[in-house]
Amino acid sequence: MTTMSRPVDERLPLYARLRDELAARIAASEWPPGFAIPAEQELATAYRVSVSTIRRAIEQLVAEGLLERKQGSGTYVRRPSFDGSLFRWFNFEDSAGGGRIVPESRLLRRSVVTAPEKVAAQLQLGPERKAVRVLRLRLWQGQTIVTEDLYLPYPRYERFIELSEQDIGPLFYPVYERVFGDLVTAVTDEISVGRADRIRAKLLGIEVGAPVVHVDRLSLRRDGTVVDTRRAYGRADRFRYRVTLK
Amino acid sequence: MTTMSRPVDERLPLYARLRDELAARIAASEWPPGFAIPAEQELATAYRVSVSTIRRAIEQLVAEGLLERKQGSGTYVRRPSFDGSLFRWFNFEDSAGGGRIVPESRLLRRSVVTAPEKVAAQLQLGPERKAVRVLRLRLWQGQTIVTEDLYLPYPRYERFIELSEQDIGPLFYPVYERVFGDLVTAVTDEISVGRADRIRAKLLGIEVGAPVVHVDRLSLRRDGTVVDTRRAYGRADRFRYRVTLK
DNA sequence: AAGTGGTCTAGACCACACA
DNA sequence: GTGTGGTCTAGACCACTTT
Repeated sequence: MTTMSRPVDERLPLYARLRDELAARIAASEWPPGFAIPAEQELATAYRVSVSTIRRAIEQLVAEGLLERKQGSGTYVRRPSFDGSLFRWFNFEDSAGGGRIVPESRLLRRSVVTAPEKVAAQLQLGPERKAVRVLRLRLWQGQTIVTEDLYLPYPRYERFIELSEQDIGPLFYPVYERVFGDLVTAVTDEISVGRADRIRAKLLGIEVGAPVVHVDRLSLRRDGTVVDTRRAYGRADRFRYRVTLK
Repeated sequence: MTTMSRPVDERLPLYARLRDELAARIAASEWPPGFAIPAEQELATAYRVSVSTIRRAIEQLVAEGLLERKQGSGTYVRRPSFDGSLFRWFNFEDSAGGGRIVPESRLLRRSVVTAPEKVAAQLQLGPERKAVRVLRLRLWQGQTIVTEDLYLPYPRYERFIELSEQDIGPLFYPVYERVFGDLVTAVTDEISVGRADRIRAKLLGIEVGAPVVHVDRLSLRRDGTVVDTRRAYGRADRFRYRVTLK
């Protein structure tokens, strides 16, 4: 390949066009996760640019988290790895500082429903707004820390209802990838605080009216479309978050 | 200057040593905020390295937020600018989408106290653990959104008590800089959720037991030492936070 | 016009991984 | 040993800011 093969944009600098070009080949799964992309020298020859320019494009993709460099070995497409990301918000560790373990998952209900309008818009459902709805609990040492209320597009995810709980396991993203061919590469989380209604109080083992932390999550494909949308309701006493601002 | 003038480290690559060297000169206020550092060519000559290598060091400091480049003009030490950072957590906007304005600030009490042990450790106080304690409210359109409980080291900040409320204004960091010579360049925030006690409920205009969001903040100098430590108690219904994870 | 950062090149040499 | 990425150099030319 000696020239840009995709609709590459305006008068961007060369390295930026190269960067977008490489990103497009990753997004198109021409280079799947774990794959070693061609060596710098090879890419430089193919695109008829200097190695330095290709390096710069690659460096930016590394900074964005798309690629990973291993000296002496090659440059690899990063395998995204955040299913633990609810751990980001809720503390699933015991006082006995054990390693971080995936909490137990229990599926309460799976059914085909008519989705609320907001969900239908997020999942880009047709006018019937049909979706697969999943309710599940996340437990830790016998205590329910989080309950989740999740929607997947129908009919694409119809088979999700039939899968056995063992086949699904505690993490959904690997199932999306293995069974449905959807790779989740990013999530957006929005945090807010509410109070437990009767149902949530019972599930979480707290009083009605006690504080509950809501995590509204969208799981996204590389192209930004939505794979699932969910709200997680977590015990506020398990919530903790740290950041440094500069 | 032709060689490293500060305790520069091990066998790091040249560009990394240069980067640390430049960062040290910024931290030492040799190059204060807003200052234009020497041109690339000049630095390259002074340190006897190539321009490309200096560029790489500078690029990293730009990525870290320490420097800012302006094409054709120069490279400047960034002027940190987050006093609005409680806005990160609490929504101070009205439904009428006006511009983002600094909320009103009302000082309730300023006094010299014996600090709790945790605070004393954070502020590195002497054995008497004396500190200046400040209580204030942040209001928006007449409603109290956040109350703050803040500690500053004594005797360094003794004069903070005598300043008039007008002199202080709604933002503390400019006062720290102007009056006490302390530049806050970073903060760490830790978020958790609690419930309103009688005092907080009254101040925030909510029921006893209603959810309250705690923001535990450390305000840091460039060298990582603590200028102030505070806990903000905010109305949970005003709390909202968004992130994207990749 | 002079000075600054932004882009791009061409190539040397080093450190590390892998077969 | 061969191939890969990591460091470093030297210099050309461009785009923008300042005076």
